[in-house]
Amino acid sequence: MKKVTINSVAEYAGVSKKTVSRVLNNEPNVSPATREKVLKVFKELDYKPNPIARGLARNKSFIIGCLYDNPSKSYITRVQSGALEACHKFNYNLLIHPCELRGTELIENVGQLLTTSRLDGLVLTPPFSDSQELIDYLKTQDIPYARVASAIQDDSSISVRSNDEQGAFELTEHLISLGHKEIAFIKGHPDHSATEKRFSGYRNALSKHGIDFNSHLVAEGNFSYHSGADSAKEILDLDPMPTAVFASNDYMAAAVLKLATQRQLKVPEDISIAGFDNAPIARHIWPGLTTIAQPVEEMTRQAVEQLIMQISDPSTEVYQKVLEAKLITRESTASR
Amino acid sequence: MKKVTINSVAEYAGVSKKTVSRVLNNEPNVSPATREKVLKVFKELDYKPNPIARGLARNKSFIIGCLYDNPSKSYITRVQSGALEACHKFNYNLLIHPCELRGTELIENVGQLLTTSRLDGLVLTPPFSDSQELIDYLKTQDIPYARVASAIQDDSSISVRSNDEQGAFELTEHLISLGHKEIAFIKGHPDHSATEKRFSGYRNALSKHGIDFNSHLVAEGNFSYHSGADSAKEILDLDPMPTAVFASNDYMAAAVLKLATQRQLKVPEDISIAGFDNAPIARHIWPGLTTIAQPVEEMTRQAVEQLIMQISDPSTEVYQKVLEAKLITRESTASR
DNA sequence: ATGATATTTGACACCGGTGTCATAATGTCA
DNA sequence: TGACATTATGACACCGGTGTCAAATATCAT
Repeated sequence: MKKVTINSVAEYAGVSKKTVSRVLNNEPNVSPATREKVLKVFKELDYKPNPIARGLARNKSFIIGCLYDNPSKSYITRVQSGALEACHKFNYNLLIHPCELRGTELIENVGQLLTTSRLDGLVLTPPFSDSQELIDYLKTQDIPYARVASAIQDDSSISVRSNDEQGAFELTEHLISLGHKEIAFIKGHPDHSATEKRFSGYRNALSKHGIDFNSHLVAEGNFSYHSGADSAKEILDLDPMPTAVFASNDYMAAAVLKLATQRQLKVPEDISIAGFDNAPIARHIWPGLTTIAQPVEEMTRQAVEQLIMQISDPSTEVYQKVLEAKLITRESTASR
Repeated sequence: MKKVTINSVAEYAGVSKKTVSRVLNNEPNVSPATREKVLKVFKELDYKPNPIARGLARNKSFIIGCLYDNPSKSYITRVQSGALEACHKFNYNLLIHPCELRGTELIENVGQLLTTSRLDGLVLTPPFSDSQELIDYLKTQDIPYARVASAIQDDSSISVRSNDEQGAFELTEHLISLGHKEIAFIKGHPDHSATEKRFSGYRNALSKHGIDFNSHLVAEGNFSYHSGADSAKEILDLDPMPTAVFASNDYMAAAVLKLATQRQLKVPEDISIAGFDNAPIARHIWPGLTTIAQPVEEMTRQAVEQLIMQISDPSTEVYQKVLEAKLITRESTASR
């Protein structure tokens, strides 16, 4: 199986390699006859351009990098799947790069990544999309990036997020409408902007319905199941015990449900539990968790698609979008 | 910020670019003095070689592709994390490529991947690692690959798997030792070799302990939560109901647990439930699932590490390894 | 000191494409 | 038909490295 290069195509078609290159890239100024001829040779020889050579000549890699540091595996795979969809649409590929937000090595680590792989762009997922330090660095490096679920205000870069605040607001209103007044809240990781957004959605709903905010009902989690278990203990030990718990994600909510069940509490009869994210676990456990569904794939897909647009044409207008979150009610919440 | 290329380094150091290249690649036949000098210039100019240019010259991309089609997000992320560890150790990167096993487009799809990204090698995870068709194709394409958790006998390619049969055997013995005799079994997806392995571990354990195999106790799942829910219904509807259920993975086990709980059955008092894989959900639900832990990251890490070895030196001996699986007992199983 | 051998070094082509620019072919209009 | 604008094409350098091979230099035995 001999290698088919642009040279062999050119020779076979009886044109210069530059003309072949023109046809390859759909450039203008090629006569229809020539174009036809070259295209036919493409087919005949089954020619596939070498992306590495193209990359060298154009200083492009056709690879997008995806940064993440997230304990939720379902979130990660959803992000990946949205990103991949957009990449494949434009013949890009996706390189994944989990790393840690904390620690001085972050910038160094990302710098290393950029020099060793010549990415064409980066998708930042939480908590990286909220790291001002990283964003400042990327600006100096002159590499395009898109932010997913970021709360940072930056009109100069692509951003797609969902409305965490509205989601949390709706969920809280749902609990209130079921008659709950003592609603405990488990916060997420302080590095994630979603944490504050969800919290304020919760507070706003309380306030709208004239329920006093009580800081004793708030526990500090970090989105991990483990932290949810700790918070669950705090909350279920309260006297009087709240009648509902709203955890900032489903893993923590699952931890609350587990502890409640261990303690022979009936859910939702004795206590209502709600989460956020609509992770698979929300429907894999019994009772299923009432939660907020975010369009994670869609956010990432749009972000990456726009990123690629911007890479191919830097004058593209910067895209910024907020998608809606949706309340999903399951069995874990009921009127009291 | 001016670009630092091999040419600028060569000029600055007063040597030819070929000599710089030799230093870069730790080639012999460079005098210690020259090497020192060049290394100093590397530091001074903060030189980073361009991987794309290297790739073109050596016809390498320094990228490994990872193929998967697996409903378990935790399995996927574990695979990725093991693969990444090996990749980063050798300055490779990882490109992920989920696709579907079924359908005639598989070969075409993979062929497309190979031509558009010039991967240096492929890691096949289940069910691809068991696809003889794919493996035959890869052989014709002359691209190195490594199989993870594959049951196919192929001495010519790297393979790292864990002992599914032994794991299932141990788990079944555990149930038997708790006094169970009617142990239902939910099979996995027929395309995965693990499905048969786990099944035969189950049968062997029964037979060793003189328990007759009863085909009515076997349900056909496919590793998805959904299929587990269907199988759960079949099994819990049996009369008499078995005293234990062994599902081929944790998602299906979770589905059994959910249905059992919905039906007011006490687990493990009324029925014991066990899974396989030690997925996060196994410890996120109550009661926690007794299961078998497989070293997924370690398998993939070893597979990719060996793959990279083989890429850099094709004469490397083909590595084949079987790792042990480990029984994890939690609250979902008890003596009857 | 001399020739023989081993080590170090660099010139140059090459990997497979793309960008620039000059030139050839074609079209348009008076 | 000639003068000029427009479109099509190719020669050649270049992207930033690596491979080949010959030349230059160092090492060694005699």
